Amino acid sequence: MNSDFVIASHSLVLLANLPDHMANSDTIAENVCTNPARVRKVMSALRKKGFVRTKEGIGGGYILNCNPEKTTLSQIYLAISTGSLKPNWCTGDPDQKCIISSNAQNVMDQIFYESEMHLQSYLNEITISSVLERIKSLE
Amino acid sequence: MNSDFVIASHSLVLLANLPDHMANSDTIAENVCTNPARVRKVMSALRKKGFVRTKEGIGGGYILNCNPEKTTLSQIYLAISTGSLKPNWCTGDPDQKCIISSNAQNVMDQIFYESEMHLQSYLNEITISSVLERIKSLE
DNA sequence: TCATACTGTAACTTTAATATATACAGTTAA
DNA sequence: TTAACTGTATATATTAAAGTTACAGTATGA
Repeated sequence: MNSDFVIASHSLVLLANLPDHMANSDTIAENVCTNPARVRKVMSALRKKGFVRTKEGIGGGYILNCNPEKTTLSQIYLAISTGSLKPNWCTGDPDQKCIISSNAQNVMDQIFYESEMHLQSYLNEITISSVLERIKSLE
Repeated sequence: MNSDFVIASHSLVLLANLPDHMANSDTIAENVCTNPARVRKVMSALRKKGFVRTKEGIGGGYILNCNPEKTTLSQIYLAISTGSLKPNWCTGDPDQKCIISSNAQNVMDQIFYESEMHLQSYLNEITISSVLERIKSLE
């Protein structure tokens, strides 16, 4: 699992909670505890999918561009981390005679793909707002 | 996601398919494409959970000790990779005043825990035998 | 219009995770 | 009693992830 997903979720929750729904990469980076360049990279991906819009120049930053009541972690996962469930390491060898060795990775790929679908159906029940509520309820 | 889960699954499928349900770490390592020491480490964990038993000494190796029709990938995941869905990287800072920064990781932990439960309920539908069938159907 | 404060992105460096290699004690069978 | 195994630890190598730096492009406002 890619931690970009965590950064994206955290950042959107943060924006949702701010009165003007806006913050720059320095502010987000401090809240998330990472560096501004990494935040910009993740936010840039979110912008391309329409979750935020950006304002460049002085007084600029990222502005929430989606309804936090309607936006789910599934959508964020899809935008940021599709395919990250599957490990990079591959099992077996496609060139071996043994069909288990040569086909195991293909079947594992299927299984990871289907797992990811199931994961997404769960994440689809969790909205940005509900994450914010959970955070507030921990106080 | 830990690739040990892939190695464990592949190895059990391989054993299930062998006439005597037995193989040593060299044979498994060659089929899986890794080194024998790694295979032994994974198989040792499977042994501790009763999925295989081992025979040391000459002519020894790993012997399947579970019903492949009944053994699911969920059980294997539980034995080998529990907790591996969650990334190691942590968001926010527990010591910050902002409750989003200080609580985000706790909530993400909850979400990853629940995600893992859902993942397991899906993996619980997949048996070692069904993986073997999928592999054979790819020929 | 020029200095300033932003984003976007790429290249480089550092760190951490993952995988491999090696070694050897313990076990069992011939 | 030797040979072929497992179990496990440790060291090494490789790869992925994260952090750092740098700078071009853009908007704002003095």
